[in-house]
Amino acid sequence: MQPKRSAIKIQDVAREAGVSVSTVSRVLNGKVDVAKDTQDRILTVIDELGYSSSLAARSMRSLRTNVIGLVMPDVEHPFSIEIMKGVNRAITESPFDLLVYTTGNVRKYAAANHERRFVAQLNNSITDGVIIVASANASIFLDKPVVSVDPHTIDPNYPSIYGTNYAGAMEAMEYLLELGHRRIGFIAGRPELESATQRLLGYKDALKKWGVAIDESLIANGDFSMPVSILAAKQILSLLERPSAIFAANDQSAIGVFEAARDMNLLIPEDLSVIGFDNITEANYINLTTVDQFLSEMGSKATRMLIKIINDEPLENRIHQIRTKLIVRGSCQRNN
Amino acid sequence: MQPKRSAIKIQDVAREAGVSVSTVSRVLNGKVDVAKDTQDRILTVIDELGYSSSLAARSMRSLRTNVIGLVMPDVEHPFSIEIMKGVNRAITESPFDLLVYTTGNVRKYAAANHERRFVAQLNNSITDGVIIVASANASIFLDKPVVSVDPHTIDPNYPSIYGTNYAGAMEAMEYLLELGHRRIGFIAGRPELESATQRLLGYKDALKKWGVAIDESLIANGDFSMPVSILAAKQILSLLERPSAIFAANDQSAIGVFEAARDMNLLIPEDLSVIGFDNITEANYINLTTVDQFLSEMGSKATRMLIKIINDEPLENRIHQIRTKLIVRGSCQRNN
DNA sequence: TTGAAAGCGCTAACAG
DNA sequence: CTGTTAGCGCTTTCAA
Repeated sequence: MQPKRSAIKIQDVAREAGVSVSTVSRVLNGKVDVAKDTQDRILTVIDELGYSSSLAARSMRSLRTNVIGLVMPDVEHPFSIEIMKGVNRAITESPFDLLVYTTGNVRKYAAANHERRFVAQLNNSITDGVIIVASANASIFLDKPVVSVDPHTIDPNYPSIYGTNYAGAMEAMEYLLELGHRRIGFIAGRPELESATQRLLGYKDALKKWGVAIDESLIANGDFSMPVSILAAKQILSLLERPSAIFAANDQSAIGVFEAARDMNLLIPEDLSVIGFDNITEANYINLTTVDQFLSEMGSKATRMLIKIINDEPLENRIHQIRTKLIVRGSCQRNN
Repeated sequence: MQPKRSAIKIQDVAREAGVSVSTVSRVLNGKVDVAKDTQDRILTVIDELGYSSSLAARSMRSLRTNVIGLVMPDVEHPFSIEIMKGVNRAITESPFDLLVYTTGNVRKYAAANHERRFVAQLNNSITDGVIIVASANASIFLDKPVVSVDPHTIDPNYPSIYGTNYAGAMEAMEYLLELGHRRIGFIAGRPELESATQRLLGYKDALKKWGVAIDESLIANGDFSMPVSILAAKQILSLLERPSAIFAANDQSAIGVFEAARDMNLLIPEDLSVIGFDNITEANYINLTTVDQFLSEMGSKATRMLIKIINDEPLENRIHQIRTKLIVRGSCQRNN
């Protein structure tokens, strides 16, 4: 790429309008102490030249940019997209613009540095604050506000939004138990994540509450990804005493169960009832019963929280929970 | 928000490592002319301090940022999201990061300035080039490369990706005509947009080709939005001689037809066959037959094109078409 | 191999 | 009401 640097700048506008750069800057920033006709002239020139101020320069100099950053692991999975929709909605009702930052893939850089690097990049420069989705790293300390959505570990010092993972898992399990299921498989998530351990705990506690012994062979290790979940599901479904239901720790895992069942010629829900955490809207799996996390609501809530912090308004709670809800879509059947 | 400005900067690193800022900068940018142990020391300090350079400052000074911008009218509609997914995929395979910029709503600012302002903001500062989705404004002239996806008007001087609007509409119509439909309604799009006029032309030409007289009362004005399309569909469906099929100019229009039909107690596809342009993956409308635009493919292609331009690699064509395809999902029925 | 110094485009005092 | 000026954090000559 040719190193050009010929874009129109504030100096060009100033020269053309026969004023100083500071006067142009004043007009740009809506200061009132500018003569009406000077202002008009400058505005005209700005329009003629098609001038637009450089975000980089502006944010370097001033502290407020009116831009909110959203750092996401990717922008492809329904999980991320749902959250982004919610953020977008809240942004629409605010004077802020939205800047979404991603490498396109969680694994593109070492995930460790990756996130911190991003947040720092955005926050130290062009945004007034950022929202981090599924943050691996709670120990980010910055001057500008950060709110995290569904953080991997919960740190009460750190403003965040998360779902009721434990309660949601309980609810899903109790639904299956009420339907008469007793052998219920579980596809676990990444054990280092808070959400995953809470869901596992909910699974176990529900069984305990109903006096069902926990069979460790019914708990398969997953990692919230589909490919691994397919293997996990196949493992469980190959047991001599096959479970009549499976509770999957997230949407991708649930889809994995579907795929595994298909491969093994098992019918859903006739042979196997399935519930997944997170709401799955993908066309092929529309009938799946789910524990809805209301991800988009989490996104909007996070955005509104962040805006309050930016504006120095008081916050009721630094930690906010969005209640999960079981959405029954008829992929579960009564067992005996 | 308290105006703090205390984030760690290159100076802090320099002081801590006992070197000058320029040396740190050299290490940061991977220059080779730095003594091994100096470099190690600096790297260690950078790590300890958790330093990350300011995007704003960096991009202000240097010409290459390794960031690609994506300017979108919103990030909520499936249309935008599909394109973004494609862009994301291409980004993953590249050394670039992605910055998505949106106000959250097409109508938040006057659409006219809105887009140009964004492109300028991104391009004059923090990105190496931008992709514009559904650009209203072809006359953006900048130094840094711009590629547009599905531009509203086609300008051969301007690198862009678009679909085969005319051919796609023809194909949809011929499918309906082959099924025996003769009274076919059309929900039009915004007449100022190239895509809309091409689709309308395809509709008309298909009828001509089959020797069916064009009945203007079967063509309703829409604007690619659902609410207006509902009204448009109701108008057509209230005609004394009701059409047996409707071809809708985009996904939102098609959904509008569904909603209108539901309100009027018409069954789809028994009473009415429906085809929509754009691929609709929304759960309730999954059975809709569509002309798929392969939006995500448009996104990836645009990204790859932009990267080539940034890298000064030759381009085969400045204008690239992604061929549409009719996806039959059984919401159409034979007529007589 | 390193440091000093000059800006990148802009905003915000401070003068006038 | 307007202009002058001093940086924001960084990269990049140019010297040492």
